[in-house]
Amino acid sequence: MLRSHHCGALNENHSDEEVTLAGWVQKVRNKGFIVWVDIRDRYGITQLVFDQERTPEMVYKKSLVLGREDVIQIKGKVIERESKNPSMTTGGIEILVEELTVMNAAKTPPFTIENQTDGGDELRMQYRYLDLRRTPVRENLIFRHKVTMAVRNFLSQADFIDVETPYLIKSTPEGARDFVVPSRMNSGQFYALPQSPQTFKQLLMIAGFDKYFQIVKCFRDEDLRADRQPEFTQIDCEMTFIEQEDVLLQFEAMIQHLIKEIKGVTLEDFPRMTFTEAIEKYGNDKPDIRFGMTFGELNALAQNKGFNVFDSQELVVGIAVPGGANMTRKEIDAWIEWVKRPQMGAKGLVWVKCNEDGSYKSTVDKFFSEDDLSQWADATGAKAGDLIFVMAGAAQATRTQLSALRMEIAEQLGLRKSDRFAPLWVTDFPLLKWDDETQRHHAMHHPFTSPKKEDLELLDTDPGKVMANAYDLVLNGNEIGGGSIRIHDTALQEKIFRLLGFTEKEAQEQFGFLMDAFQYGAPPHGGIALGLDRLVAILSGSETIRDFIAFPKNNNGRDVMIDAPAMLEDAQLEELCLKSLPKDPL
RNA sequence: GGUCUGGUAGUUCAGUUGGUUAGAAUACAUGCCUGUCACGCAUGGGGUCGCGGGUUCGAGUCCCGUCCAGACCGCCA
Repeated sequence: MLRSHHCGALNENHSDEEVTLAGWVQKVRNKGFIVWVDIRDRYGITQLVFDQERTPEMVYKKSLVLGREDVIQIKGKVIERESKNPSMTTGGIEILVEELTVMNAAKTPPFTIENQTDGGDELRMQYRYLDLRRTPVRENLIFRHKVTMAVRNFLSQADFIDVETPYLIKSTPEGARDFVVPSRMNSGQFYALPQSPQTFKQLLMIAGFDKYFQIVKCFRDEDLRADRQPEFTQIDCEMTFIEQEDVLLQFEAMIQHLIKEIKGVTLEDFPRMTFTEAIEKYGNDKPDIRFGMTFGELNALAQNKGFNVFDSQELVVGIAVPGGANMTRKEIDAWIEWVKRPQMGAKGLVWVKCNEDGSYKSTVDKFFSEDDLSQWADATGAKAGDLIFVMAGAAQATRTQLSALRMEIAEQLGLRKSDRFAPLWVTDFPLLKWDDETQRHHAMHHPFTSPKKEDLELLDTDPGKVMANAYDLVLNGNEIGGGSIRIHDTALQEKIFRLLGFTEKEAQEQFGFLMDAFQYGAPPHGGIALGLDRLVAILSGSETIRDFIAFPKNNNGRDVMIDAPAMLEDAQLEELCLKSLPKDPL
């Protein structure tokens, strides 16, 4: 037996017991006459004591060469400490060591294995196995484990069945770029890794599984962000004989259960908002509703008053910054510079101070009366002591810019409190969106999303106006899930493919299996997919999903620990019929 | 594809207007220390200032290029 207890287990109740512990050396404190060594494992830290008088001389001498992260095993007696440490669960005792075995000596690690490490991100990624020894990182993964267990239990209890779907599937041109895998046995042909198990879960519904779920890896070959990885995990679900309302209620219940279970917080029924309302009030289809600062449209109030900058624009829109009236000129200028950064590309900001005495001071006093400005305050919800920021321009771009400004200001004002959870459903998305680049419609959600029944006729006359049976789940300004009621009818599916610019042949080649299946008794069905990495991060109060993935990729999609991706040997390339691909220029 | 920020000791960083031998903290090593627990004290080793080029009497510092990392825009049905 290599150990009798783990390193977080012992306390005063174990006094005088003979124990065997194994773990990593966290820290050596050599006081000359006495040496303390902290031994660590996943469960905690226990203090070992080596003492010139009480410890056998050979063992005492051995303790002097211990270094950080050596793997050791000790045998000894649990004794009460002379001076206790109340901040540790094992702080009342220590182990008087009788035998010491160094199971594996360690090189000095490149950064300190402590809660507050001295290591930077890059180094910690390169030695991720060392970073994972640190308590906060380990806790993140244990937290993730708790979330997935709660999800599994909840869904299993609700009759959802966990079915695995293949990872080697077929590439399709819709949506994100696919990762592809060459097939050796079928020369010149490629599998694709799934962006989601979408078609398979629909086939499972056709097969009569009724309710399906899977916590599943998905792959997208697109550029990364703090909240985006090339491989990520979804809680993928699908249900049969349901309508949109059934899906919303089922997964609202799941999130409520989860947040109750994990965070001990009880959530009310989730508010709902249409896509249009979200865009108009928040400039964004994933609004953070933990704070106000909703948009006020000022076209009617601010145009045709002689201020050219506004008159010529499609949209004039403002938000109130709570308590912003006492911002200094310098602070305001900093915000103006912020929106003018190249990434934002705004022309500028008009501001109005709503003074405590009821007067107004603005950059556009020349053009607008106090009465005008007071109407702006009403429209944006600004109170005395607030500041109004106004932007003008093309509607879509301006909303995007003002939305970014809203989020950044809220962040700096501390309004985005990570211990508050404000979920909502966003519904009534358009089915399609026009893409200027390719000069055709794209599916807003995906091509299997059903149009709203009352809009079916618009498909032929004005497809851009058609609304979809699609919904997103938003939490604290992050999209954590999205789904739809699917098409289950061959004719409608064919029609949608045509609208998306597929020829009949292309549709048949790529999705023929699905449309065939629709002809053999496809029931009404729909579902949702939740981004697990993002959900876990947000529940934990973070927006960086890398911290919740054991072995994440960096900004360039590289795993710097194993150094992937990498070149292949010529022989491998030949076998895969990839020989003609360009080689390493060196 | 683009914008911005950064790259200096094992590590995290400071480094003024371009000017002497590039510093601090931490880690590491050695010694001291009769109860430590972020132990303390003393001493010591440790640098291709990412890489290449340029300007200059002189470059960590300025310029150009390049590589790497991070955040963001495009992209992500």
